Amino acid sequence: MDTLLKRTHYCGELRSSDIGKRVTVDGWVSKTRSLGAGLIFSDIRDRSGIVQVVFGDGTPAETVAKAASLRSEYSVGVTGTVRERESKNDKLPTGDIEIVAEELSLYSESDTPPIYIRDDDNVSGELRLKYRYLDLRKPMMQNMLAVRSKLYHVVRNFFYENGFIEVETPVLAKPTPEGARDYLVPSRVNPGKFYALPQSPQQFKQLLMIAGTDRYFQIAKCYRDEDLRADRQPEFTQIDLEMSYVDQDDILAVQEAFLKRLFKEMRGIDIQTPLRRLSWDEAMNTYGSDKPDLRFGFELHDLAPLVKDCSFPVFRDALEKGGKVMGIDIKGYSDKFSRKDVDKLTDSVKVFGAKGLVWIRVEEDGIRSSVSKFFSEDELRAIAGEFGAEKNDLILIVASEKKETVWSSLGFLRRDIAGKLGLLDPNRFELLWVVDFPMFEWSDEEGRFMAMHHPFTSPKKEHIHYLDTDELDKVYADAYDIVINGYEAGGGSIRIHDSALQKKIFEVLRLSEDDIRNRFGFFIDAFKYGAPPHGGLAYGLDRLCMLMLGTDDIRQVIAFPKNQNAQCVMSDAPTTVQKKDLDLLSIAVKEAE
RNA sequence: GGCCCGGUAGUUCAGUUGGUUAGAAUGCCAGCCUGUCACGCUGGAGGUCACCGGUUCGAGCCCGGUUCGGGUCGCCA
Repeated sequence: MDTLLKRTHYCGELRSSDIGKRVTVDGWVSKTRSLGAGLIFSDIRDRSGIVQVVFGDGTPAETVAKAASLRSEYSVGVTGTVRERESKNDKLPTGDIEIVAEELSLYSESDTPPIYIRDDDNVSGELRLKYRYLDLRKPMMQNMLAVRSKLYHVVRNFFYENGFIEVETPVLAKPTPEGARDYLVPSRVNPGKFYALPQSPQQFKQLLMIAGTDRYFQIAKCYRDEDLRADRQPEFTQIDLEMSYVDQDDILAVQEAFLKRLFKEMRGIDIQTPLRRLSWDEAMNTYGSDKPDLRFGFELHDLAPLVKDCSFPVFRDALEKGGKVMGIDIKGYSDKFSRKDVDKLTDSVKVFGAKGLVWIRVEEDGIRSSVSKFFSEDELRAIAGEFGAEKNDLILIVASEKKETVWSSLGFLRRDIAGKLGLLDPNRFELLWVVDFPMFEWSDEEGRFMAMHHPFTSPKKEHIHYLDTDELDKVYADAYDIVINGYEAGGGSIRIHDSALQKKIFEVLRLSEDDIRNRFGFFIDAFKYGAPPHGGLAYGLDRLCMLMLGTDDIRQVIAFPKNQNAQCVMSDAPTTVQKKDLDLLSIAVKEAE
C-alpha cells in the first residue's frame, strides 16, 4: 500500500478561509475529469462532502501520471495546497476552492461499483441492501446516520437532565405471553429451553420501578417476528421510559417537553404545547384511525340520522345490524377524480371489507350520485348539507354492519386521497395525543377479549366496575399514543400496581392460574412487595427518524435493514446451520414439506 | 396465508399485432483534449430477455407453473 497520508481536514469542510494551507484529505474518488495528460480534476468524497483536487500546474509530473489511473471509488489520500478556483462552482459548499495535489496515495483500487454513489441514484432497493456499505457512502445516507446519531444524543441529554437513569435490560429474555411472535434463541446449557428476544423491555422496566429506579429510560433494541411493512422491521429501536408516582398528565407533560426539545434541536421547529388530545372514540369517529394525520381535513361524518329511514337497503341494513354509515367530503377536488378514479377508490376499500363506495358530487348544475335512484334530490342535498358541501365537492360514503370496516375504509381513503392530491407536506408536523383507548378488543380468532395495549395497562378507575359485567367494551384504559403525521410515534400507559386488580384483568382475559404462574409468575410476585404507582411510554426511534428525514421507508433510517422477507441480503442471514451445531442445542430441523 | 405490481446490458428503462442481427441513456474500456465540475469528442466491449414447460413455422411479447423483489390485508399485547 502507498504511504498513509494522515488527514488534516475533512473534504467537505474546506473553505476560502483555508486558502494557502497545506492540507491532507482521505476519501474516495467520486469522479475524475481528465482534460488531457497535463490536467486532471478529481472529486474526493468523505462523510463530510466533496472537494475538488486538481492534478496540474504545481503537481509533480509523476503524481499527475499516477492520477491518470484513478477510477471511481478508489480509496486515496491527497496532500496539497488549497487555492482559490479559477472558475468557481456555486453548487458545492467547497466550490470556491480546490486542492492542488502534491502527493497522491492510492490505498486501494475499486471494481466498478454496482450502484452509483449518488443521492439521485434510483437503483433497486435490493441492490442497495446487498451493497449497503456502498449505499451508505451516499451523502444522504451519511446524513441519515448523523441525524440518527444526533437523535440518540438529544434523547440522552433530555432524559439525563430530567433525572432519568439509563438501564440496560436483557436481550435474552423470557417468551412473551401475548402479543407478537417472539424470536426464540435456544440455550445450549439448558437443552430444549429457549430464550426470547424482547418485543419490548416492558416487564423489566416495570420491575425497575418496583426496584426504586423511579425514572428509567433506555434506547432499546426490540424484536418481533411478524410480517414486515414499509414502516416495520423485525428489529427496531425504542426509546423506552417509565416513571413512578405519576399520573397520565404528568407523563404527557414530560413527553411534551421532550418532543418540544426534539423538534427544536433536530429541525429548528417550535412545537406548540400542550398538544391536542383526542379520545380514541373521537379519533375513530372523526378520522377513521387511531393514528390520524391532521395535516388535512376530510373528516368523517356520521350519516345515520339522515339515512336511517331512507329507501337504500344497503344503508338501512347496516344501521339495523348495529353498524355505521359514514362519509367524507373531498372538498373542492371532485374534478380531480374521474368516474374511473372513483371506481379504483371503490376497489381499494374492498380489502377492508367494504362492499362498495357511494359517491355524491355537487356540481354547477345540481347534484349527482351513484345512488340517485334511492334518494330524492332533497335527501341528497341534506347529506351534502351535513358536510357543508359546495360546488366541486366529492362525498364518499361507506356503510357496513361492522363499524371497523367503515372506519378503516374511510380512514384509508382520506389519507390515500390526501396523498394523491399532494397534501402531505413532509416539513409540516401535526402532533397529537390519542388517549382513552379501549382496554379490550374482541378476538374472533381466540374467541375471547384481548388486551388492546397489554395486560398490565390500568383500566380507567371509573370503568373498573364493568370488569364484573359482560360489558367489557365499556372499559377504557389509561393508555395513550403520540401520533405524528399519521404515524404512531409512540405509546404507553399507566400500569396496574394493585395485585387484586391485576388478577381481575387476567381473569377477564381468561388466563388460567397455570398460565399466569408459568408466563409471568415472577412479575406478579414482585407486585407483592410494595409496587409504586407508575406508568411510561415508548417511542419508535426509527419512526421518529423517518419523520425527521421526511421518508416513508423505514429502511432509509436503519444502517443495515432487512428486506421484506426479514433477510439481510448482504450477509444472507438467516441461514441454515450445520447439524453438529444443532445437535449441541438438542434441535432437529423438520424436512421442508 | 390472501390480493396487487414488477423482473430485458453493470445500472435505470424502452421494446409496436408474435416476425431478420433486442435498443436508448448512463456506467465501463481505449484514444484525443490544460479549467473541468452531469466536462467534451471519437471508437469499442457489454444480453441465459428471472427460471421451467406449453402454444406457434416463429415467443422478450401469448398461456401454465415456479422463483425473486416491492406494496398491502391478515398479523404487529
